[in-house]
Amino acid sequence: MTTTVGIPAGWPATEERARAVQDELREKVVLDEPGPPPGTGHVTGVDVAYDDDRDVVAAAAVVLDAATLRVVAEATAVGRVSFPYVPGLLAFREIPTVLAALGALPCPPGTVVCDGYGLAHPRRFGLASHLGVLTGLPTIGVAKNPFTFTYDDPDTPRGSSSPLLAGPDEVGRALRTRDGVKPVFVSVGHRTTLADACAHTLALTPAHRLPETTRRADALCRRALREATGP
DNA sequence: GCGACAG
DNA sequence: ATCTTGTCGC
Repeated sequence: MTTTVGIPAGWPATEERARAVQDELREKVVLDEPGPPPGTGHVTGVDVAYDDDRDVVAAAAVVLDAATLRVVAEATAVGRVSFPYVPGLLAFREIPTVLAALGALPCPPGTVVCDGYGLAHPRRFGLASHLGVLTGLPTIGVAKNPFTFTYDDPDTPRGSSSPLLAGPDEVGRALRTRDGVKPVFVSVGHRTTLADACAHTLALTPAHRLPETTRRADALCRRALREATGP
């Protein structure tokens, strides 16, 4: 079942307002709380696909059993695009539809894995942090690109990592999930530690560079977009 | 001022 | 994110 959502009342309409919201909500992030142990309970991937021409966005949430990586539940939602893509303001584009998809799940999501950043953000409040504060759930961010941050290439073996740096600050880790393949960029969202975020990411990447959660969610939200949009 | 820039 | 064919490799 796919639920339909509109743009939330009071949703920021300007970049200035959106940045102010981030500065306000940032204080509610909980860092360094030991989250659910990696490899146990539920892990949920969320992702979003767009058709900007038709002003349509589709989100998916896929719940996996953390031990077996089998799909336990899934849900989708479609809506109108709520914000343009602006680096640093991605959350305002993705969150309304993602919240609807999460809300449509028949079971608790456990830790939520986001496609993007958490703490590693110009104002230290990326998508994963934002989603965590709004839902109260433990969240982590796993991104495919280093954004504006710097890092040294991790050693070749899977599991190797190096600091992801914003100047002198470590805001995440560049984590190798497959031998010799470009690393992913992991950062803390809400109610987890960086060590746990990396452990979750490794547990979710037995065969591919990207976590099974985001692979499943990516495939599902694309399908939901097709079905909502047609040919 | 110019370029870079999660998805 | 999205536009897009074939191709190399497990």
